[in-house]
Amino acid sequence: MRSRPPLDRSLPLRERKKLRTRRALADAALRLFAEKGFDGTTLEEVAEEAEVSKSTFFRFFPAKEAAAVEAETELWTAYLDELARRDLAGPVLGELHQTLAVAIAGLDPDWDERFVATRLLVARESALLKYVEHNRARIRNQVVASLASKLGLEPEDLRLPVLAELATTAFTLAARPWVYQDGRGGRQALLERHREAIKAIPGSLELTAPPRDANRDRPDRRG
Amino acid sequence: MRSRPPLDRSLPLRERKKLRTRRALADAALRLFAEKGFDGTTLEEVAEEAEVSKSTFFRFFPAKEAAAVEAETELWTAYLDELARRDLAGPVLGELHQTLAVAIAGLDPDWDERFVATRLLVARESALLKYVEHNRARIRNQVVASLASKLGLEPEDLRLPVLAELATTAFTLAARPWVYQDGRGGRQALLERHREAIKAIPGSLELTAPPRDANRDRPDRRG
DNA sequence: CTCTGAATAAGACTGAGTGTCAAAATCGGG
DNA sequence: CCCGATTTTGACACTCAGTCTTATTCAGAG
Repeated sequence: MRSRPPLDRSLPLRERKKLRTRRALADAALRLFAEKGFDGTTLEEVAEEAEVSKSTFFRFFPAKEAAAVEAETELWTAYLDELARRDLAGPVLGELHQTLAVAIAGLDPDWDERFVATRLLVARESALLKYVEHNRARIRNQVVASLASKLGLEPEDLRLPVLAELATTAFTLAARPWVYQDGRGGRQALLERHREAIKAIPGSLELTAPPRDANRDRPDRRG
Repeated sequence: MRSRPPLDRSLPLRERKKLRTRRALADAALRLFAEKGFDGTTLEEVAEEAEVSKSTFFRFFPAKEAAAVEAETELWTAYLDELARRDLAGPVLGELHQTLAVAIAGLDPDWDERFVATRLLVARESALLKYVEHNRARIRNQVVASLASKLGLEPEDLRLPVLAELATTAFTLAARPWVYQDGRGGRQALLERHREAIKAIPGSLELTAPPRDANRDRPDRRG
């Protein structure tokens, strides 16, 4: 991994210590899971690596999975925070795009690296995938509630979950190739891909299959 | 619950017994989880209710959650099967809609009731929600792969996951109110809601927030 | 009826996650 | 600087999902 950035000096000493422990646990989890696999690593090992006990681990994270996906969690938390403080004007999908872009821009400088490592791990470990999928679903529900309140719409309006879904889906799809290139181009490249993905959405709805038997059974790889 | 439909007479006796055991386990899980909660029920209790052992349970289901969501699984399996055998023509989103509609129409007559019970339980038990969310994600990936092959597109084409996502999201949203009315109107009502949800998608993209300060801080419930 | 291979039961075992309790660190007030 | 209250922590015990190993049962073939 790499050395940690200095902790915010303004925090009381106790809080700083807590943050250090939290980061030590998250780092240890990420590193050990990457080395020996999620199932091949026990919680005791993670705790020992961070020089705390198993019970301390559970005071910081609700589950084994959570420690490995801190970067994910930070992202979506920042997204919700930004959405809460934002005034919406214009097309809602565009606003959600901007909201997420602003949230990303405001993350810690070392977030890129941790996020890439997290996503690479998540792609290999289905237990972690399950966890982040569920987390994303929870975020979407909160986005729907927040939008409904801001726009004065009923929370049952089907358009809201559709938009919330599209916004997170677009980001996730945009992030995938960026991650597999180890975050090449940095955060700017990620934001650019994100923009492209959002732009591609309307065209998706128009995608049309070729007429019946231009190419019968299977188009078989190359058209 | 209710009495089971008769099992297919054509199957060898052994296979029929297996199916009976499977159903007994699924029924027991659904009933016990509804009664005493998912966490409040142990696997031993489920197994005992179905008069088999814990190890037998795991030969039919990969996890505690799986037994309670058989109806979900049947739905999405039928969806994938139908998609595999289908020739696509015209707008892809419409085709996915039709695919799912046909799949639903072909399910067992008792599916409605089991599906409603399953969804009501899933809404209350986050462990089950997690499980079905992950299952839906797996299905979507397979839909993307299937579409890419049928349409002769690269699997990296961003439009495919967007469409797959929209198709399952629309159904899930459509099913929610139907489930909360205990499946009133039967399968036809569900299909009708499904149609409406799909129709609402293009309009979602156009949803626009009112100009900046028509109603400053919060639209506060009613516009 | 017996043989065989598959299905099943029984139960030991691992590790996640929870709860309890006592020791230790931290802090406020004198 | 010290003392008592409060909070944080580690050690430990416990439950239960899920895996594995071994022994038993049973449907079906000869």
